[in-house]
Amino acid sequence: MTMKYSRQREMIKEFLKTRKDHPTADTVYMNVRKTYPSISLGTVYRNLQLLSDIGEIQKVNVGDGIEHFDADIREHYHFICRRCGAVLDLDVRKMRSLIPDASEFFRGKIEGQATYFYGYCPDCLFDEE
Amino acid sequence: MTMKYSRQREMIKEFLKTRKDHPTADTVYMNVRKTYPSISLGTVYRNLQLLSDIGEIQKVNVGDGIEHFDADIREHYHFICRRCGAVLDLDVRKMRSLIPDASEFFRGKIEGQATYFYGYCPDCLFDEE
DNA sequence: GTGTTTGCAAACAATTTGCAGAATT
DNA sequence: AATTCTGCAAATTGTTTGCAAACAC
Repeated sequence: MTMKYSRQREMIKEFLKTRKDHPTADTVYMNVRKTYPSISLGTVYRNLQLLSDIGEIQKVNVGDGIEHFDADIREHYHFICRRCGAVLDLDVRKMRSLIPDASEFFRGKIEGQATYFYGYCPDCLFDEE
Repeated sequence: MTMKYSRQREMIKEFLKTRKDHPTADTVYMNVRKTYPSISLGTVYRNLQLLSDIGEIQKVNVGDGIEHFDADIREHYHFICRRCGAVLDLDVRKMRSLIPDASEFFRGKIEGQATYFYGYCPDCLFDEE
């Protein structure tokens, strides 16, 4: 499973690093295309898949049925706005792992945890009134 | 938004109650069809959507890109096996909410939380060696 | 009778795949 | 030279939708 360099893959990775809003494959495609017009959507999909397989990026399941991607692979939590659909990173300085609690009554092995929070983002909270 | 009785809807709900493994729309379709052969897949999708809109069932996002459904609408946590893909309910008697922690550094309003755990289920843990 | 729900098929949207040529090693 | 990667288009998969007939109230 050797891997060769590819400019396309590099650009996809670079682009993803500039974004904090967890874009979809299509958004990645639209943007990388601005500087590399000949790239194809299939290549974007293939590379996003590959990068997430080797752990260089993360898949984020926002719940809209579309896969989102995140270049930040550190453990962190996501917030999804019920009104505008925005996906925000949450500061987790004080966040505890639930794995010990979850493991207590479970006979398998729990290795990871993904937590999503739902509600209203600061902007939508303000607009609601 | 009045709602009329439908035998199909009733059967879908009934079937879902018999299952603890969070089936997909297609699995619901295949099974309800055994006792009601004329039901269509579209009807299954429409009713699962409707039932989840009115809160009688729950959507579960397992991460395989397919929507799963759960007749158990109590708050509980799900475990997804990395090896076999099984989706299991976790006993949450002692599980704490992370919402207070998450809210501390966040200026929006957090109302809900969904946590998924990943790892190896009891069966796969045993088979691994 | 009025309004909702159904079955069917076609439409849709997101993603994957087969293949011949281009790029990397 | 060998192998991986790409662009393209077609195929696949999961889900939604338009419509006329069937059903519930």
